[in-house]
Amino acid sequence: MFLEQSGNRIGFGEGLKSMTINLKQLSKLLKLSPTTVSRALADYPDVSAKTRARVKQMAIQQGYQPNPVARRLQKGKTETIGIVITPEQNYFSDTFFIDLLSGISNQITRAGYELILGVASDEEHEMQSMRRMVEGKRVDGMILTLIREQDPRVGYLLDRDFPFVLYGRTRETRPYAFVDMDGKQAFEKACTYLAGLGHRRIALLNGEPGFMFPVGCREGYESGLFLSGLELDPDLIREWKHKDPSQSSYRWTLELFKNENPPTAILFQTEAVNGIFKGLDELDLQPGKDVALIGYDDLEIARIHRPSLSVLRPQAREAGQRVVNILLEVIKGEDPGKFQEIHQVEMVIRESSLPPS
Amino acid sequence: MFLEQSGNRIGFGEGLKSMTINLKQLSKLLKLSPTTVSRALADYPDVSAKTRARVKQMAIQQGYQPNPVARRLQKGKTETIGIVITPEQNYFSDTFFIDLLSGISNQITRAGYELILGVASDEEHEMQSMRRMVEGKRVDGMILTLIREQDPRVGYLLDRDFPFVLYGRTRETRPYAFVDMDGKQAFEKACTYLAGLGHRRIALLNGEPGFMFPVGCREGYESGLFLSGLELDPDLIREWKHKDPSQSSYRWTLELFKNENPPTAILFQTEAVNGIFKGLDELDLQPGKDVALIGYDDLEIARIHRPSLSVLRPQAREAGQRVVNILLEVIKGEDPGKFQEIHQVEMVIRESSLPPS
DNA sequence: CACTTTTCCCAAAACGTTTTGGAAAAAGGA
DNA sequence: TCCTTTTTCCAAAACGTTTTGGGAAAAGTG
Repeated sequence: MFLEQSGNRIGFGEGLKSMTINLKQLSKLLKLSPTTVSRALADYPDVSAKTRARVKQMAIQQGYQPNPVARRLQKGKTETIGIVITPEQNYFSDTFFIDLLSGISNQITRAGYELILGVASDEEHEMQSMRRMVEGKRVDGMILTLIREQDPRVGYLLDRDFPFVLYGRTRETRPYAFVDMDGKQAFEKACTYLAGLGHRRIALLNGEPGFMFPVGCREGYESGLFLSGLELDPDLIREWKHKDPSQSSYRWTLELFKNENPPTAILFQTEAVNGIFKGLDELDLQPGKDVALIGYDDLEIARIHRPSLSVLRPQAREAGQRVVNILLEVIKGEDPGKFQEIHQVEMVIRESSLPPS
Repeated sequence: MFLEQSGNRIGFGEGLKSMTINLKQLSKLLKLSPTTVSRALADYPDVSAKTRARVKQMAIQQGYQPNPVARRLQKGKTETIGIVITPEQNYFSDTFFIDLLSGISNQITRAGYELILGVASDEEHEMQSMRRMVEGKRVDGMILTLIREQDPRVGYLLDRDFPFVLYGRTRETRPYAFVDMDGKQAFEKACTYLAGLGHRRIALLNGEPGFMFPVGCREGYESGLFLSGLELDPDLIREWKHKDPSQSSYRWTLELFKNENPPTAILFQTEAVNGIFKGLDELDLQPGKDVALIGYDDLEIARIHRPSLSVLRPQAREAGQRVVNILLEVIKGEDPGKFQEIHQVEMVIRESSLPPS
């Protein structure tokens, strides 16, 4: 009884490990051709309702799942999207980023795609990691974050007509797809709000120059001042550095209040809040009491601090989902120029934005 | 002159987009068989040194890169490793995790593999995301983090003999591969250090119960007390929650000092530091001055705070690299039980660990 | 020179899908 | 009944690699 079964034994003493049945085996079980089974599962109209049902049932019963690698080869698509992050720019201290990533991941999974992650230590490795994905045919599209004003990644991808979507914007004249937060409008709103409360000296602690996001923040800040009939004082503006947000913002806070006419309110990105708190503490100023504060991003610290922090709250999860949906369209061949979204940012007033005392 | 070129035109008006030459085209250019070209590139000994050189040169010149999808199909490997993270447990506030990820990513890239990322909102989706990777044949192996004492993921993977490595440990009798930090030894070291300075009342603010890591921390703490001849006082031990590390640790800090015999030192995971600071501040106690502090994990806040925080510093990057190297061995078929590593944790004494006043 | 060994190369198969281009059977129309 | 149309299925090709199993030419050996 030692008959050759020609590799077709199914569920025979192979334990859970080989739940892995393939199309040919499944079709043999059904006494159908692989073609028909494949088409039945894909809901093609040229297979009868009866067989389709029979096929689907058997597929479920046998736990059949098409081998994604084989499908990708045949379809000429990797069904994969790439993203590269750079920890040095301590992006991750920010829960907003994990929210963004969460939105991205969910939507990608829903589409049956995969998200592959690169972690690069600096700008050079960032580019290298992306090139590996793109030129190595490892992804169908790229998602870019933490965009710089002049961003070589964008030119690179545009040059070779490779699908991508930015979370953010850059200075580039050719059309490309992006989802961005309306930092300008957000900071304008916050600024006019503070001015409306009576603040006349409003400071801006902005993100690192070279990146695109702070540009909008500053525009909004300036526009907010203008709309409120306030003068722009360059002494009230400074940037913190990605390398040490806390340290740089701490130093600046101290400087700021050496000013003979110090501010009564500060706008900033919440990432830099620790440095500001530390500085104010040293100056014996109560954050949110003696100095009004509005931060961009709703981190945990903003909620738990007493007084709690008023914030500008971007909807990172939703943005992540949009980024993916757009990227999938672009991969399908849609014109990237059609997809340029600027999302509104909500302002959450808590306790740290009182009128000046 | 409208000759059919049967799809073999190379570098003809296709722009940068189709730098994508494949093996057949390359072999035609070289007037060799695909077999030989493939073997030349893979350094097989049965191709002469001369042709090997010729092939390699042409491959570089033409920018040839083997299509990974085709290779994966043929080799029966996905060359891919999966990891699932759960943002709810605000793992990401911790730079240690991005260090771990960085080590993982680098080593994976070096091996020519890919890292695919799942983001799950809770325990159920975490399992679901992993099952999709495993049963959908999307990965060759899994990396698990944030391990629970009873972790269903481990049983699942062991049951189907699927390669995986834990960053951490769990309660499971069957052998499995892991890389863990010696939390026990670390907390023991910190505890005896503080006792050596003269502290008699040392508190422990530990991580959330149910997870494995706090178990070791507590063991180390108790052992440290014992070695120093100190009594264990259950009132000095409490856990914070992943959902709101700051809030829960804040409350506990306040409670702690209602004690008629309050502690002079606190051991904790640095993630919970904001809550402790806030509590101490409210009690008019200077953190690191009136109460000695040693945290586990060297976050930015630990370095910039004044007084700066003494910490236990795990080498997350190195651990990440080890995890990957081990996983690759397990995938090759090595016995997972052979790979059980416990890494030492360094103690960095800064300003926050003075003798009691 | 005749035989064996080594060197170098290649045709064909295989990996597991999906798509292409029919073909047989059933149904409809005159 | 005979022809046409529709329904339902399938064999073969294709995706781009690597591996298998030789085979021809060159080099060594007596």
